[in-house]
Amino acid sequence: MARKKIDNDRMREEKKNQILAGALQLFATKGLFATKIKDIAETVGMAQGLIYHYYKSKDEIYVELINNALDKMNEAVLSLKETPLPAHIKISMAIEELIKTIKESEDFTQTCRLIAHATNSTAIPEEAKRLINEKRDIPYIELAKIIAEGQGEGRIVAGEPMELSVVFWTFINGLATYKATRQAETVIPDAKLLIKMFIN
Amino acid sequence: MARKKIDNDRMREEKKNQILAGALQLFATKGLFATKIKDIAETVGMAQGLIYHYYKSKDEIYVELINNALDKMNEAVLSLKETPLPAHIKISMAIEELIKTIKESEDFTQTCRLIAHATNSTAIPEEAKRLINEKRDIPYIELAKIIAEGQGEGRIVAGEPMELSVVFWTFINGLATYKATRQAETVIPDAKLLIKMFIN
DNA sequence: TATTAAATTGAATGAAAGTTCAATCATAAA
DNA sequence: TTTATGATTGAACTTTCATTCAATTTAATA
Repeated sequence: MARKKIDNDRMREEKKNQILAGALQLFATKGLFATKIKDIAETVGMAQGLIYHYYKSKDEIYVELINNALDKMNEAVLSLKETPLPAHIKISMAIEELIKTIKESEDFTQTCRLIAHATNSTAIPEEAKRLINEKRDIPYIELAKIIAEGQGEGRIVAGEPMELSVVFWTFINGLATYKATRQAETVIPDAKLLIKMFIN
Repeated sequence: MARKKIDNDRMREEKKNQILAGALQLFATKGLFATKIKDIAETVGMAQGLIYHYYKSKDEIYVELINNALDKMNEAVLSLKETPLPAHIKISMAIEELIKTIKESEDFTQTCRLIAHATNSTAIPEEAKRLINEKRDIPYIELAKIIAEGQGEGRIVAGEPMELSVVFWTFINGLATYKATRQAETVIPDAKLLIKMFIN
């Protein structure tokens, strides 16, 4: 044998991650169709053909990234759900956390941007569509539950929980896109402003 | 001469509008790069070559659509500005109007979607980038002025006017995208819910 | 050192896709 | 009816791009 199988697998994983990282940048900023395999190869510094040693196709890379992105988004909500705190505190914390992340984390806004591209276009791989349909409503549904709970405790403003959840997430989504697509001079609303809109 | 120049020009305009209408559908749903000239030709029922009798390139069609879309968005805000009403009424009216339009107007959500695609991608024609940079901040700025006015009258919630304006528009944007990319069973928040968030 | 499997390269392939073009058609004016 | 001009077509041309592949390099082990 040429090399220990275990080491080999790890190195292969690392290379795949390099490709994913480069591809994420490009897919997030340019979209699936404007991103060429050549771009990805250049970004990660390997020959064009080598990409195909690690992935079957451009679509396969894309689908893996979409899946990771959706999971990352949902993990955050589901962990919020588990936190043992009153519902209205969960919401305030989430707002503060999200605003801060949008301000500071390049990675988060990239991820949002990738998802925005994907949900916005009907011309994506079937598998990506499937994943999106399966996973993108989870944050809406989970947050609506928390909102209903907080309303029961009289600490969250009145209104249909699902409607409030839609307000919340469409705003967060919109803000992440707003931030991602502008230069430094972006105005990001203060978290307190938003907390006042949702909490009694 | 073969034909009256005036009639001719009008017919030419009509044909160009047909192309624009078909292209808008496609660019809005699939994006610039996934939309092929062949698709546009099929959608509007003409031969591929004929498109080039009316437009120099795919990019030219795209840029014209982006320009129209941005102008349409801005006209709405600027006309709101002119309306002789107290600021807080303007805001409530705008919210009601926008929510209703998002619910009912396919055309409006398509336009939002086109702009979303364009602002989200760096891989668009230079001229489109220029137009976006020039025009996309107008709604934010104009609304911030109205908000400041309403705060002076004590009828709009406290907060930096520009921050509130960003909350407003990123939400509207997010909601339009949310609506555009889902089937019929969409939850659209009640306008009253939002009015309560902005108005004292 | 020799061997072998995987990594890597860069050119070749083939399929789109944007654009051009020569030829034909339609129609309003003369 | 003839004619001239614009509309229309569909094939040809060209470029770009995803993918494949034959050949080379690398490096761990025997």
